[in-house]
Parts: sequence; C-alpha cells; structure tokens
Amino acid sequence: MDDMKKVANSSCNDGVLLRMGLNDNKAGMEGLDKEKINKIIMEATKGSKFYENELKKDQQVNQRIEKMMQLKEKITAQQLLKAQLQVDKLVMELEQNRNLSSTIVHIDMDAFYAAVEMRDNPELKEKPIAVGSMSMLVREILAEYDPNFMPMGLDEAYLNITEHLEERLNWPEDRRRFFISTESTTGIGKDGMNMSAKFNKAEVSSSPVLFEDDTSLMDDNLEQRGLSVENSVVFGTSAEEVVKEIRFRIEQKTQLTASAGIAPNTMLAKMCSDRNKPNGQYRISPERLAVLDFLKDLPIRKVPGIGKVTEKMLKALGIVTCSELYHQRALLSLLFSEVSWRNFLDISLGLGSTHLEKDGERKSMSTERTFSEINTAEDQYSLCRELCRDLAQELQKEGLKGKTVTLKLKNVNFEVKTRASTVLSSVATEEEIFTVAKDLLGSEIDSVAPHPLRIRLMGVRVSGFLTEEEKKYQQKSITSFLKSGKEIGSLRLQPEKSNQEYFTKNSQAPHRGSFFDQKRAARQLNRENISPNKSRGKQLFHDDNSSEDFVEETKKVTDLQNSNVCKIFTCPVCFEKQSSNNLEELNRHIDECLNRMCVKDTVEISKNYSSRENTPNFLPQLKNEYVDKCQKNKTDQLAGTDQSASVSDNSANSNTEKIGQIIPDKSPREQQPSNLSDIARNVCMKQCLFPKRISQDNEDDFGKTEHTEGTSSSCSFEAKEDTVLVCPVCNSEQKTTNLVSFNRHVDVCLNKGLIQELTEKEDCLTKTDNMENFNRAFSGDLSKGQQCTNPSQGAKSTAR
DNA sequence: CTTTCGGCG
DNA sequence: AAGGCGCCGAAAG
Repeated sequence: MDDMKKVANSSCNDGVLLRMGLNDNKAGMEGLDKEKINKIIMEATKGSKFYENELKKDQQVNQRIEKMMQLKEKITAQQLLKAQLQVDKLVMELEQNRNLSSTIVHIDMDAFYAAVEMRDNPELKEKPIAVGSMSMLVREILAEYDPNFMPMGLDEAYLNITEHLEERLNWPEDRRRFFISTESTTGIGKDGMNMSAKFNKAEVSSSPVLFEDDTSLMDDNLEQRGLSVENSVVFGTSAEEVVKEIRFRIEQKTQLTASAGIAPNTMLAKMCSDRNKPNGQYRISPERLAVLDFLKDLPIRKVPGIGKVTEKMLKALGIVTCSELYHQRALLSLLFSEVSWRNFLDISLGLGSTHLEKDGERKSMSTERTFSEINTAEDQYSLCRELCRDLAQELQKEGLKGKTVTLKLKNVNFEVKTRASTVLSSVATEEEIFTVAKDLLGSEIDSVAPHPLRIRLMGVRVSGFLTEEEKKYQQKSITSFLKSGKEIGSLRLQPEKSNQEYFTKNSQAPHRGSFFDQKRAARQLNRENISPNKSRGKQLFHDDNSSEDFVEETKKVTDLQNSNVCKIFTCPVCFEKQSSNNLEELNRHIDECLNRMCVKDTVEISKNYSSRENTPNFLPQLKNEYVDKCQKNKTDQLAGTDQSASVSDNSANSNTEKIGQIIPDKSPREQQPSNLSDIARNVCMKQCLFPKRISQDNEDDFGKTEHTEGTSSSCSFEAKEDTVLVCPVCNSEQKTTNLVSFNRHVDVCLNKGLIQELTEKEDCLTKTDNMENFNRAFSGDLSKGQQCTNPSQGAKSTAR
C-alpha cells in the first residue's frame, strides 16, 4: 500500500513537472499564441483534477479494505467453523440443483478489432460497421437458433440453443449448407483480401479439424456437388458446429468477425466467449468436472460482475483465482453481504442462469450529460429542464411513473454528488420532474453560495416506479382507503393506531443484511467472553490451498449427501462422541454446542433450530482422520498451543467439509428451497401470510428479529372476537372473522398478478419476503426492488 | 429513504 | 487503446 502511495506521488510530481516544462516552453517560444497554451494548461489541470479524484477514490477503496481486514482479524475459529458448516450445507444444495442440461451461447462481436482494422485502413470506414449490427442479427440470423435470444447492447447476445440442437439432429445436410459469398473478396485493400483469404484457408480448405464432426463435408460430398461445392460449406449438428455456423453467417453478413462461448449457463458462456477472442470460440462441455476445471485457475477478474474494486478487495484476502474463491467461502460469508458471498459461491461453483429470462422490470431511468464547466445558475436551471424533458420523454415511452427524483452533479473537481427527493404523488412529465429537480438544484446552488456552483456534469434520475397494480389502484382504492381510514378505522385491531402508522411500521421490517451480519453484530458484543483462545482454528483448518484439490474438494462436499452411514460420530464442537439414529437430535446437539459459545445468541438460535424441519435425510460419514484432527486440535488448545497467525490463511479444509450437512440451521431468509419443497408448508405459508401480519400488530415486540423472520410465531387463523375486518382494497366491511377467508377476499381484491407471482416464486420466498411484497403492494411503497432471487443462480447472474 | 459505489458496454 | 460517458442496480449509511 505504501508502494501505491509512492507511485501516486511520483505521478503527481510528474504532472507538476510537466506543467513547469510547459512554462519553459512558453518562455522559449514566444511565437506560440497564448490561447493555445492556456488550453494546454487547462487540459493538464483537468487531467490532474481528474487524477486527484482517482487517487481519492483509490484511497477510499483502500480504507474499505482496511476495514474488512480489521473485521477479519476479529473472526474467531468458532465463527469460521460454524460458517464453514453452513456454507457447505449450501454448497451441497447448490450442487444438487446444478443444471447442465442447457446449451447457452454468448456471441460477442469483435468490434474492437474491427475498429483497429478501420484505423489501419481508412478505406473501410465506408462499411456500415457495427451500426445496428446486433439488432439486425436480431432478426435475421440469431432468431433462427433461438427465437427468444437476448441481445445485450449493440455487440453481444445470449442464445439458448438447447432446443435448436435437438431439432437440428434431424435436419438434412442441405439445411445446414451455406454458400460462401464471393462479394466480400471484392473489398479493396489488404484487409478485405485478408479476411476472406483467412476464412477460406483456415475454416474451409485446410482445416478439417474445425469441422471435426462433419465427416460428410470432407470426402464424398465434395465430389457429388461439383462446382458449387467449392463455394459452400456444411455445418455439423454439434453445439460447436452450430456456433461456427452462426459466426460464419455473421461474418458473411456484416464482414465482421464474432467470438462465441458455449456453456451450460450464461455466466460460463460469457467467460468462454472471452477465451478465444478474436474470431474464435470455446466450449465448456456440460459436465461438472469440466466446469470446475475451467474455473480452477481462472482469475476472478474474468468473471462478469467482478470489477477492479472487487478484484482488489479479494486480492487483499489472497484470492485471485476462482478456486481460491471457493477455498475461502467460509471467510467470505463472514465478511461480505449475503448477496455478495452467495454470488461468490455461485461463481466458484460455476453456477449461473440456465435460461434467458428477460430482464425484470426496470427500477430506475436516468439521463445525464457531461459538458465543459457551467457555473451560472441560469444555465444550470435550463440544462436541468432539458434533462427533465428528455427523461420525461423516455419515461413516457415505457409508460412509467416514479416517486423519487434524483439529481446528480459532478463538479469541476470530479466530485460527484447526488440529491434525491421522494414525493407522494408520482411524477412523469417534464414539469413534474423539473419541479422536484429544480428544488434539489436550488439547494445545491445555495449550499455553495456565494460561490458559483461549478459543474461539469448534470443528471436526473427517476426511480420508485409504480407497478401496474398501483397505477390502477392508486387513485381508487388505496387513496380512498387511506382517506377513509381516519374516519372509520378500516382495520380496527388496534384502534389507537392510525393506518398510516400501521403500514409504516410494517414496511420497516428490520432484516437488512445477512444472517451472518446480524449474528456477527450480536456476537461482537460478547466476543471477549467467548473466545478464550482466538487462534484456536489454525490446525483445525489445515489447508494446502492448492488448486489441484479444488475439484476434489468440492466433490467431497457433495459426496456426503449421498452417504447415509455412520451412527456414531464426534461432535465437531465439543468433541464428545454422540450416538443416535436421530439426525435431528444430533443436529440439535451441534447447534447447541456451537451456540453455547455465543452466550447471548444461544436462546434465540436454538429456538429457531427446534422449530425447523428441514433436516437432511441422510447421516454424515465422519472419517476418523477428521475426528482425530479435531481431537488433536482440542488437546492443542488445552495445552495452550499458540497459533497467533490469522485463521484465514487456512480456513478451508477438506476435512471440515465432511461434516457440512450436520447443521440444519439456517435462517429462514436464506433457506433454500429444500428438494422436499413440501407443499404442506407452502400452504401453511400462504395461510399465514395475512393473519400473521395482523396478529403481529397486536404484539408488543413486533419489531423483533425473530418475529419478522417468521421463525417461531404460530399462525392464528381467527381474529379477535370484537374486530371488524375491512378489506383494505375495496374498503368494504367483511362479515367473516375468519382471517383465512378474509385474506382470500383480499386476495381477490388485490391484483391477481402479484399474488400469482408470489405463488410462483414461493419456493424462494420466505414468509417475510411474502409479507414485504404484500406490504409494498398494499401501501403503495415500491421503492424497494424485488428481493426474490432465483435460488438456482447468482443474485446477479446476468449483466445488463 | 438518500447517497455513494461498482460494474458494464 | 485507454478511458470517459451514460446508465443501472445494489450497498452503505
């Protein structure tokens, strides 16, 4: 880190020297006109302003890293062990759901190389290069392989060719034959010539390898077809051949080459397309080992979604490759948010979306512009209006209305500020947006007064969109409901509270952050008490960290799920022998053991455990070596052996994985859909959905985590005797006091779409999530995005 | 909810 | 060829 500072400083000095040099020039060359020099100096200062800001940003990242490292130092061996167990349980679940049956293709136009060619050969500029190339291939070529293919920007696209591959098997050869256009060879200049020459040479005449699975092309067909055969090519039926065909047709059409990746999911496909770029392709065969092998030494930076900051942070933890990412999974689960570490886990296992879901509803829309300094309020306001106008136009195209307007400003020092304001009624038109934006701008101008606000960028964003349901109900039911609420008290379960309060409170369910975050926070308080020997974990986690073991290691974790032997085992926490046929009991024992260490946690957690039913239906096989190791570790501890080194260096140990599935515990929020996916529970969930939130309102300790997580409270299906239930949607009194039927009515009343959506996704929704969605739809608060993510894929699996 | 950040093409 | 730009979603506070 010191090195970095040095580099930065010297670069700064260079900048100064440069400017001094310019001054010398100025003195020496009197003929040079003032303006030009001023301009150069301006550029230089602009550069340094920019650079200064880059340095600042870099230091902020360094601080983040420092903070993370401090957090890491405080992690105890017990915490790490527990995390390891939990993460590994998840790993097994993920493995079990691994889907290798899709064939996803990622096509990436070699635009950059085209640009280089163009630079070298200005004659080629006439060509309608990438202009609309992808949207054209939209229709003309790609759709033949996947009618639902997904263009990503102008120069790349995903295709799911699974179905095409099946159909193609029955295709006659002629349907797979394509004629080589000779037009391309007429291109003037060496490039036109080179390209077609390259193609002919490499892909047709002299490289049978490229058509390895099309035997017919090579021999007899050549003879049969006579002259035309010289100009045609037949592609085989394998995925590779399909993609070659696509790339061939793209090149014929656009004169541009494309690279492609073939893999069982989008993430891998994208990484594959990068492999043999330009003008190449790569395939990961649909086998688990092939996937893991591909990832083994792959730098995490290659993964979509991992940018330079994440790379740097992980590097600070000694993580550079994907296998290292896997090895450190336990540590990562303690250091990062749940979304992040789960994403890391998906990456390291090579999991991603196996189908091309059209991206969900957009959550915001914005427009912004960079310009040379603007410092008069007048100009700034008119610019602001202009942006609002543009944005309003775009919003209208998609029929969107939002509640939050955000103004973004970048001053001449490259410092970015955003100011947001959320209004009660939604905005969509230029005027509506501007009304909000101008106030934000105004207060920013005021804040620097009497100095002028010197900006180089301004942007306006609208977010917090209304859903369809809301648009419908906004004016009608909800408003009337809210209005009338004061008069008649629609939900009189707690007459002393206004409905406003009711909903506000409900929407504040405090479960941001991961399970680990919460538990970590709790443990932080009594860490001193519970960790008599901070370095306990060193030997427990002996880890050679070699990537060769990566494949083996993940295998071990999963192998366990198939083993159901072992009736006696040693508790990995207290090291006492336990014998039982009842796995649930064993799990409970370990849970208790683990949590005994975390004094204050214990009560809550064991309460949670005892009410959980997702016990794995298999028994772990614990190898003796593991037990030995644990016991050795124990004796070391007792002997007071000091290993003060940081635990993370050896946090991952294949042995520890062998007991991964013992712990059934997981907070419901992060609970994956068990393969049991038991209908009964889901039914119960649905029934609980509404009664629960009503009954919650009666509870004093409403805000407590256990309740919002929905772990222990029982379903009460009957409202109190004297309550009158008023449907919050249609605002009519309901005769029934049975909450189930009341809820059914509300179901009907509310837009079905939402309910249906919830039902479809209920596998991955917890009660809390359901309630959140409900509350959101109910109260009209849509500022939060959907929290449900497909459990079979990363939280952020596809780049936009 | 507001503000900042990370990442992508 | 590298980095600025416009945009989005999500983390952080």
